[in-house]
Amino acid sequence: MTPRPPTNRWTSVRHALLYGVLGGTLIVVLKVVEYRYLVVTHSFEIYGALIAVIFVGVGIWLGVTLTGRPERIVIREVEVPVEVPVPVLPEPFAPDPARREALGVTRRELEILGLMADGLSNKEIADRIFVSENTVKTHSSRLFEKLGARRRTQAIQLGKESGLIR
Amino acid sequence: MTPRPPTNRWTSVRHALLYGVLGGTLIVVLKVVEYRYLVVTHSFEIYGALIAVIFVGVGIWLGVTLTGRPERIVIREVEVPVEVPVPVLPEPFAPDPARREALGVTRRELEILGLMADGLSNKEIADRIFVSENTVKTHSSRLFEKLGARRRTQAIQLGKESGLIR
DNA sequence: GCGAAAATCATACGAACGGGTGACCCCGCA
DNA sequence: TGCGGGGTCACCCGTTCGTATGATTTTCGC
Repeated sequence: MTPRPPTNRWTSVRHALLYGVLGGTLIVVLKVVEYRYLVVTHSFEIYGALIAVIFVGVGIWLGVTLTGRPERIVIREVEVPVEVPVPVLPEPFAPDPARREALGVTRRELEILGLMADGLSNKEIADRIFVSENTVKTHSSRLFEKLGARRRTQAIQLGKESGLIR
Repeated sequence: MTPRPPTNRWTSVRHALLYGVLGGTLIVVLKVVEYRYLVVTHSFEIYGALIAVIFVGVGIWLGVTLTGRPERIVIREVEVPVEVPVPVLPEPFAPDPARREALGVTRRELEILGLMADGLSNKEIADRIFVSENTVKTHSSRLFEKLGARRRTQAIQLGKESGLIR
């Protein structure tokens, strides 16, 4: 069996190593390419273009990765009934913070509930908010518990009834 | 429900132009830099690094831009003049036949979609409509195919968008 | 700074789900 | 009378989901 240290520290270190290795590999590749083909010919243009392409890729990846997703979208206009004792409900969908906390649902959990309602899988949610799938599972489990749901579809349904999501 | 702004033609064209202009500018800059400073000296390393840096930047920008804006959660309390208590019916929800057939969805499939949206499991649906679980699976499989869904949550979401269910 | 809540991640396992295939039945319609 | 659509059902198999448990790190209020 391969020794698999499961700790977070290890994870971080592993990431660092990963980056290092990637960077190193890149450099090696560039060097090799440089000497094997390019120095002799239209080196500059081709080489430059090559670097450009590669690093655009790196950049895109960096951008997407580091763009550390913040919260969710949401600019919700909380309807504050001025006075009128409105008859009943077309359900304008008022707030979340209140209802959310009333149910003991955390922001993260609510966020995940929203993404669930959009039809995303746990893996997709994980990729979207840049956490592991396990984390998503943990959040959703707790969410289900708080909502009294046994399945994600039920959680969605209950979440809507509770006004947690649109 | 991705808050994706409708990509109208003009937007696309504008983006294309923007990219073009940027690319062109970049090339010009590179050329100038190339001839003014670098060809004479440690051209390769420096030049390459320069390109790399620049294009990493471009890549990041691209990545961040194309990835959709990272939005911040802004919960605004807005005094909404609750003027008209118009009891506009919560969307009578004109049933289905038209939309349903337009998508080639059968009654049974639609029925199951509805129960799915209520958060029922396949087994529960089966018991509810007195068929076997396998049958429910068959129906839902076909339904997913027609809706282009890969998961039941997605089917629900798509079904709502299509006006198949409430 | 300290402690609680929240967030993160891992592993393992059983249950639920989804895809694929094949089969049978019923019914309307050419 | 044959054909096709819709409904029903069964297996198999791989994937996803949900739960349980335990741990570490972040965040935040006091």
